[in-house]
Amino acid sequence: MARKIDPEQHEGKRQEILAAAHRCFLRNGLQGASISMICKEAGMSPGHLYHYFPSKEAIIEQMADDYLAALHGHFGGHGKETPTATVLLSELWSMSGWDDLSHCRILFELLAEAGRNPRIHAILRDNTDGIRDLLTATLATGQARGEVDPSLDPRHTSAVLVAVLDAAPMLPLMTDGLDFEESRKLITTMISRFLRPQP
Amino acid sequence: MARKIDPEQHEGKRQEILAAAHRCFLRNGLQGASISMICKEAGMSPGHLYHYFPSKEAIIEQMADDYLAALHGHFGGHGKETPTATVLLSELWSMSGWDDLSHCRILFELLAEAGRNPRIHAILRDNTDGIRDLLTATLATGQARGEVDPSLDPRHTSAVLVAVLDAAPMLPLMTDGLDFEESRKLITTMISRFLRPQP
Amino acid sequence: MARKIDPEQHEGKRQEILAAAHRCFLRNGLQGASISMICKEAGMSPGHLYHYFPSKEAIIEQMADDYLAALHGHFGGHGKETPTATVLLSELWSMSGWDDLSHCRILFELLAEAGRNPRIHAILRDNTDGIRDLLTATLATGQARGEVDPSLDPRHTSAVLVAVLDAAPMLPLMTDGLDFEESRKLITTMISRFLRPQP
Amino acid sequence: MARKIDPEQHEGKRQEILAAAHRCFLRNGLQGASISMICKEAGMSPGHLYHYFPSKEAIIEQMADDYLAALHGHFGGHGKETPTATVLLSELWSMSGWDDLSHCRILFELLAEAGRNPRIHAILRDNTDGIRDLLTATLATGQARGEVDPSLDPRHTSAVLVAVLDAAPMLPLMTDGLDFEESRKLITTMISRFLRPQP
DNA sequence: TATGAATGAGGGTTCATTCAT
DNA sequence: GATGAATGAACCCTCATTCAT
Repeated sequence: MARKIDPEQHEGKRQEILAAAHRCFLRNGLQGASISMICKEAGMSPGHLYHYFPSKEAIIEQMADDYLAALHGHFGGHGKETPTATVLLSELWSMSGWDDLSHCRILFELLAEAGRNPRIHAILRDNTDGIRDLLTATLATGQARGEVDPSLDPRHTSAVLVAVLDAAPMLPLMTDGLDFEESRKLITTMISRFLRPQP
Repeated sequence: MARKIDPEQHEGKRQEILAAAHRCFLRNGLQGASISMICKEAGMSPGHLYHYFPSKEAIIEQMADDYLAALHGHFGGHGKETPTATVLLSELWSMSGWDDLSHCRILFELLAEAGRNPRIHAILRDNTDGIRDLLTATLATGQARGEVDPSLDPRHTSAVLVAVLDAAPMLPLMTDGLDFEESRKLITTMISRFLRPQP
Repeated sequence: MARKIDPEQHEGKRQEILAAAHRCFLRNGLQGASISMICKEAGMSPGHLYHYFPSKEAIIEQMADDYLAALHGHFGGHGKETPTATVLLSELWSMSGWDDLSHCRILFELLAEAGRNPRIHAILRDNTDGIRDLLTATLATGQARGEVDPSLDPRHTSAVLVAVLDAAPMLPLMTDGLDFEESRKLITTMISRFLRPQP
Repeated sequence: MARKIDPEQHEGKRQEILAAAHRCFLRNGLQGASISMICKEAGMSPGHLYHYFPSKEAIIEQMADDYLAALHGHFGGHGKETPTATVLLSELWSMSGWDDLSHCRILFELLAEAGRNPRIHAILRDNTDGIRDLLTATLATGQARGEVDPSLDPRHTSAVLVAVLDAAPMLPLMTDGLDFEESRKLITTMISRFLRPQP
């Protein structure tokens, strides 16, 4: 009897390729990273790589999807009781991964690509929608509890909050010798003052 | 008999090339836009283009410099008396160019590139420094006038403000059917609440 | 316990592969059809396919042999008494398969390949020899009966007849909106006038 | 002042490439001949070749067009007075190029390709139409002069004649040690008996 | 028997760049 | 100043084939 495909092993290889691709994209950009580069990084021949992904585009899209899901996925684990917005936001900054911002540069690759590639645009939008839904609900709850300014539209506000959040990786790129911890506090302060009920 | 080169005409050609390159970069990305593409867009042969720029890299760098200078240059025209921070910020949003955000996508190309290209990184940093100096001074003046929260460190705060400003073009990419005018108001509100003296 | 290979089943698989290959070659040409394509068409893995054929070349050669044998094999079933040449020829056109000429395009693949591949050349020649032998004998019989022009050399004439026969599939490729039935009649007329005793 | 493109030199290079491609196609087939092979044959780098042709497909199509025009083009030079059909046909066989049939194998490549590539199909059809028009007119004239069987439909007959003509290169491929001169005479006899008025 | 993993050379094509004119 | 000829490495991807299971 012939061996059927082992889905676990297959998926494992896919993940290896995606991880290798992620590293290459980080080093050289989405277009600058070549398939042969990714193959070398993954210890794999080009022919074999195409056994797991039909095209470079597919690798980019899967990587984008996974990356954005991971980036925004830290919010999902807070359990049943939704925290107030301010608490939630303050927790954002403590999430793992933000400590090493370098890997966040891929976000800019994706933003750039999204402007001209409809599929990447859709992936970005869909992944953003997920976290916006959560933020919108959290803001509404906060408003009901009197912890968030009720005059702010939750839906619109959620978009601004995500943008501000994702803008943080800009800071080390734009400024030299940045004290990121200090900037983190400032952004937290800004959001806190933004959201809280006005006198 | 031989004509000396006319510096003005020479500079004019350079500008034409840079404008053509900008359009190509916008359409295809920094790496996706090819020299021959730029040549076609500029109505010029490759040999001739290399008369004005020594390499594609040089075109990208010059374009980056010009673009960032223009993007952040709107603040320079306010004359002698520095406006208060809040007024300044509110004016940011009325600056020409923000109406059509599409051209801002190049910013993300540059942010992505800056992460792996030290020369682009330097150009980005230097151009950001200029506006940060201005913002820092404005914030300090605002604090002296009692219009800005004196507990905010002007230098750090300027970095956050620039990041928030540059994050705005993310919004249309991340969200579908965005009401950008509404978002603009929200960001203005956020900054205003952030900066104003706390009770 | 181990099953011995079943020669019948083995041959059955080979036929399946050859049929799948034939369809692929028809769609994409001998070189344009890939092994993986043939595998998909045959519902088989590449490793398994190589269990039945040692190489793609072997598949092509076997397919060529089978195809030519089938193409020219319609003449074999006429029993003991050889028909006169004219009758034989008129029957050629009623043979099954000529109604759908599309599958005959493979003949041109083989002719093209035969020009540079000695093995295909040999297969083509050998298969043609078979039908030429039959035609030669038929022509000689016809001459003996006074139904065929005795001045025609039977051996040379048989080659021309086969060529004319195999040229028929060119017609739909070369002319638009061809009335193939009409052309069939014309060719029959041509051969009939060619062969019959001259006054 | 810059040198404008020299159309003659440009066309000359194109012809060189086409000639090199023709030789490669003859040796290895349309799909078997690679661009790098053609480049080597033409003494040219791949980048440069693509300066003259946008794709391999374009090379094939141009080659096909030129080849078929040359193959069928020998009929054009007969001047004003159309010869009778029999004379015309007899002249076909004396045309230069038929002596070396090897280059005619490309015809089979084109026939095979025409079956699955609509553009090659169109090129083949269009080129065949040209010679069919001439043959049709010649046949009609021959009928008016009483030299051609008036019961033959000139249009349909022209198609059959072209097919028979183009089938000639099959003979050396199909038969071993062929006396091509003898076959030529046989085909001429066949056509002559086919066309002449019946008693 | 039968599978899919695995290879690496080669496919067509584009690239940034240089050079003679 | 300005052109288009010319390069050859590298691009993404597919190929026929082998091998462990």
